[in-house]
Amino acid sequence: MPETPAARYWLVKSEPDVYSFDQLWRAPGRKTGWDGVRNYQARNFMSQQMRVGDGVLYYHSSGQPPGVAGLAEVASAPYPDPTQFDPRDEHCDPASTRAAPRWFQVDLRATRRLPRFLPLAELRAESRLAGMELLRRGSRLSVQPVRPEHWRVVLELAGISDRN
DNA sequence: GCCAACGTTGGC
DNA sequence: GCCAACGTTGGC
Repeated sequence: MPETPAARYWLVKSEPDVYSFDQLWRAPGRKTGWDGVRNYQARNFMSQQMRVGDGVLYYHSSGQPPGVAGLAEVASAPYPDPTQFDPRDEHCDPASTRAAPRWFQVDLRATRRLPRFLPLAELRAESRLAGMELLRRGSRLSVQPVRPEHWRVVLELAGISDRN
């Protein structure tokens, strides 16, 4: 039987006031570099595990209400986050060098709007999503893997089929 | 605005 | 290597 790469799904958080799903949707090519991530676990997911074409839930944190706002996909291989070298950027990291960059990012491309915004409260109320990283108490990871069965349930709740 | 939970820093 | 202090995240 031919071996196909496992489907991979992710969730990324963004504060809508800082960079909303609609902003990504309107960006050139509906694409942006996911820069500014300064957490090692989140970085490792981007630099070691993400593959082009992986599905991404675009989550609005600190929103009113917080929730899943749209779908995206991984649109590039990992590459060094340029903001770590920019002294005028709040994410500048003086300890990082171009020879050995500390922080990496990928590009994300918006792939579809949801028929409706999916509030966090609805995710919490869905028993099939128990165990989802996002719903864990105190979960702060801004880039996190999503299990395929959770991905399917989220899309179902949002009112769309499994196909992008 | 509050505050619990978390990750990082730095003194020892 | 421990762990207290600190800064940040993010729901409410």
